[in-house]
Amino acid sequence: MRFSKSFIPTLKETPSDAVVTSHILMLRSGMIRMLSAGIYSFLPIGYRVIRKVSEIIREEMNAIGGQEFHLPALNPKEIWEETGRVEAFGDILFHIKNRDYVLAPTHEEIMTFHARNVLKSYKDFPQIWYQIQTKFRNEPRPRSGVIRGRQFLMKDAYSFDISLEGLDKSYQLHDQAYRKIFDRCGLKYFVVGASSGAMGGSGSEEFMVQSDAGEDTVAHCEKCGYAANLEVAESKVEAKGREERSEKLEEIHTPNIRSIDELCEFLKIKETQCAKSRVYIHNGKPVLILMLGNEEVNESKLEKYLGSAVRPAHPEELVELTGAEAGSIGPVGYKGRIIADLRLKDANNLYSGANKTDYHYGGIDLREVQSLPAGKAGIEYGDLRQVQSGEPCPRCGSPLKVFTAIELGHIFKLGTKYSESMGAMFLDEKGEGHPIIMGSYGIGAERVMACFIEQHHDEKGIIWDATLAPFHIHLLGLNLKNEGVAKACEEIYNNLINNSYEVLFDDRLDAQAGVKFNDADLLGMPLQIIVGDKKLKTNQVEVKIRKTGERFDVELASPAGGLNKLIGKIKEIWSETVLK
RNA sequence: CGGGGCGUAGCGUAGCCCGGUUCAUCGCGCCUGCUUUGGGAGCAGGAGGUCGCAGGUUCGAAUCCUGCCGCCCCGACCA
Repeated sequence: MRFSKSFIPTLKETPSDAVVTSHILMLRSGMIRMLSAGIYSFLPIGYRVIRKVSEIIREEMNAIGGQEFHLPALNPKEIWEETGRVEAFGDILFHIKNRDYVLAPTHEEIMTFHARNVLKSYKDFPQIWYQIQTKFRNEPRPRSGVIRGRQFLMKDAYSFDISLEGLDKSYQLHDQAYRKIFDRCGLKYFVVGASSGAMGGSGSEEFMVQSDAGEDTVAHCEKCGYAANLEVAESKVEAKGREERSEKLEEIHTPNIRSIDELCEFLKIKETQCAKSRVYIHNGKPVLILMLGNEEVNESKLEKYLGSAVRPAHPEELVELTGAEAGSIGPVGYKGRIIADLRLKDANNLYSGANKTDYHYGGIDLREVQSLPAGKAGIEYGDLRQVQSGEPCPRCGSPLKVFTAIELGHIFKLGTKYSESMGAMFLDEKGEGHPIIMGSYGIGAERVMACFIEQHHDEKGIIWDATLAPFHIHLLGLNLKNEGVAKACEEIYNNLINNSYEVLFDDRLDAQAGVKFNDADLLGMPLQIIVGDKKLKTNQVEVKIRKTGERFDVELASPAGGLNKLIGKIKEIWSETVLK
């Protein structure tokens, strides 16, 4: 493709609305433009990448027996009412104003609709159906460019089986296909096991990549691959344990001391000698939570431990319940349920609030503390803490890393949630009816693209691999008013195309060399071929590898073989460096 | 939906606090001509703005007030 005839509106400056790297680079390289919040147009260069991502997904889906559909985005609302998801999605679901249609945010209902009309016999199974299409979600807050949009391209696949074993197999096939897809795309990803939440069903895995633009916080072990959402992540961090000698309980006057930090400073003690108190309200009743030192309560873990939602107590409630203000609350003398983090198990010689404003106790022994739930004495213990970077992995003991990540793909076993509510039944060998057992598998195509850029760029711009690059080779004619340069470029351009390379030829007459170099680095094709009259005088052109910055001078033409030598050399560089 | 910020030419911005020969600054980009041509070039000339929209205050509003719209960030939310 010739640059001079292409729409590639590159930007020298960063648009002020863009914050995350991938968004900035996609805008600057002329791949996307925003139409409205969370709604983006893909321009020619950007769309080429999207098509390459889609094609990789398509190949791997077909390889596991997937069959591609093309489904309507416009859906009758009544189908969504069959599964109760009009209500479940709530405001996220786009509604059409002048007819009872919704814009599909995903396609379980539609696929199930088709399945129930056709898949009647056990002989019809298994099936894997997928599509790569635009989804619509009325995101309250779109952000990070294409990463969280109101409309986005997603590959969604659905498996239909007649047994749980069959579902396991379909699920495994997708798991393998997903690994191949993300590997082929050149992404560094990891897999998080997760509960499938609102989708219902049992097993599920999320495919994620580390990114500052991410919306989930996870703990990950590079060594063994352990990965978990921070809400449920665990670590092998040590408990405080008991000290041999138990100090006597003593009340200490601590004027205006409100935080653990202040307490440590005031008493010249270490954080790990303190137990921090937090009061939550659960089912209308207060629960005192004790954490070691300054550790935060992981509310998700607490809710899981208690079985339902909690909220922090209000300041007025604290005074009412404990007689003290926040900062002076503690387990000794507290009348109610007490749950302590496992790191505090059986600990003694602790400092904590005295339930009297401006007073703390020292020498607290948790074995001696009375907790007063109906019929229980002593303190309950549970894992209630938030894992932190550097703590030992619960599986292998290597240091964990905690960071934010973007979800690229999600696979899960749906079971019969949709088939049952929509009446998608099959007949088994005995003629008995059963609901179809389903799985659901998604990949965000634009996210793949954005994540690749997040992972592969430098200060100059994008650094594509051969697989996703909009073009393989960027041919730069430095001064095309020079006839020799123009002629050489045309020849090289045609030869490369004839050798099946996708080439972007910067044939702009009016652009300075510097402009072309910078655009080439910004756009990031793996290989640049630079033709200028200086090197042409010695019958040479320059080949530059974008990733490494390496440059090679290559002989342009030989009397006998024409451009064969150049093309040969390019093929060599391509296979030896670019493809690695 | 809460909190914060912003909206001036295609992009990035100055002016706003303290209304008035600055009804609009500067850089980039764009157009014309000449020069230049290996890392965003030089000179000369030029085009382009309802200052987000509506209303109000005022002799006078980009500037002050009200409402609305849009966008960004933090939070809530997130199959």
